[in-house]
Amino acid sequence: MFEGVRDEFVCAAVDLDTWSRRPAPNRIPTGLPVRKLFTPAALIGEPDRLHLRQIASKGVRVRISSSPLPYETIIIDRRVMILAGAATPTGRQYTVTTAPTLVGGVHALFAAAWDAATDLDAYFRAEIPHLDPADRPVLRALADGLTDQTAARRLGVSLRTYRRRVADLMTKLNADSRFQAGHRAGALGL
Amino acid sequence: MFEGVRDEFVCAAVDLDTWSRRPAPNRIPTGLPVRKLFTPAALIGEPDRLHLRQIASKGVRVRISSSPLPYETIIIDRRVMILAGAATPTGRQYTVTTAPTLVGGVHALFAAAWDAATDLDAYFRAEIPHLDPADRPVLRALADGLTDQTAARRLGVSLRTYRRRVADLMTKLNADSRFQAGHRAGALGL
DNA sequence: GACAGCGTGGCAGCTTGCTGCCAGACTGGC
DNA sequence: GCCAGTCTGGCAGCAAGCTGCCACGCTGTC
Repeated sequence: MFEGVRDEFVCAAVDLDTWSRRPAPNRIPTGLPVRKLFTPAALIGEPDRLHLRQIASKGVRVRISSSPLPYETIIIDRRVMILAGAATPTGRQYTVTTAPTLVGGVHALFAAAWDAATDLDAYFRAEIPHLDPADRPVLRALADGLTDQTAARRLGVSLRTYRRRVADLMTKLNADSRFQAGHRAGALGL
Repeated sequence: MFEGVRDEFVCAAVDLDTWSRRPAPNRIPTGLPVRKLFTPAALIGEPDRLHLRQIASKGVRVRISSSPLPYETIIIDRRVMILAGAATPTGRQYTVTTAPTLVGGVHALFAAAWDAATDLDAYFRAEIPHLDPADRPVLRALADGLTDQTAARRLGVSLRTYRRRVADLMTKLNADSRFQAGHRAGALGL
């Protein structure tokens, strides 16, 4: 079944203790949009983190959701859907369906959860980017929409220094523009 | 079926043009946890807004998701699930299932989408700025950290026009600086 | 004391963002 | 047709932001 993927492969799972570990590296044709959504539980072990980085570097889009996820859900080409339960002594329970309303509905829910999740690298990088307490007032001034002039005055530093602080902050937030920095900061809740 | 609800009633839908309008007001016993998740499409008409406020005031928890949602999904007591497609000339398609793995999986996805959504009153209070669909690509370009030059090229408009769009967006977001605009946008989830 | 390391501030010059003004293109109504 | 309204793009000029360079002062170490 996995070989037949044509358009899209998406998967949501609690962790890597699933089928998901296998198909990605080579079974899937390159260029295919693959999205995998996990909970932070998938980041506990170092091998898992490594594996995630690897598949991400191969073009698989990986995101981490802070909300609980189904144990495992796979949707192929918006056509076939597999839902799995947790492992039990008697094995795991699977359900495979192709009913369009079911698959379509779950796909939309997946998309909503996906949109709310954060990219893997952003998650690593942003996991509360190490912002000194000194960065806080800068963030505040920026978020208040002050100009650099007034912000520098408020903080009691020179314009040059203030801008240096801002540049540092943007580096930490991995942002290319002030808007992007603000966006990141806002998304992370200050 | 709706009368038999015991523990929980959750529903996700694009708008109010669904079954969801009816059962809530009186058919559902008081004290039952009811959660309803909609897209902003449910807020377009004034009657719909009023209806949502009413059911919210009766204890139904209503949230708005900025991501697309399935046309309609209902889960009762984590036991029964109904997925519906959009209306077609031949009627609407429904799927009813009680398979535990299916229901459990979808319930978890629903929970993830729910967590990412914002409460109805917060949504009203926060005055989620009425951003035209035309504002979206601008927001995306800004959030991607592009310069105005490249952003304008990507959108296929002139530099002047792009900047006008940005200025409009900032007005809608009530922001004095680009950072502040980004911050607002990020905090509101794009 | 001499030295390195670090943060700060001033200066200069460049890039980018921002906006007012005007001109052209298009639409809808009379 | 003509006219108003709206959207667009170019131009120009200003404001804001960014950064490299150098100098000063502080701290700690040898």
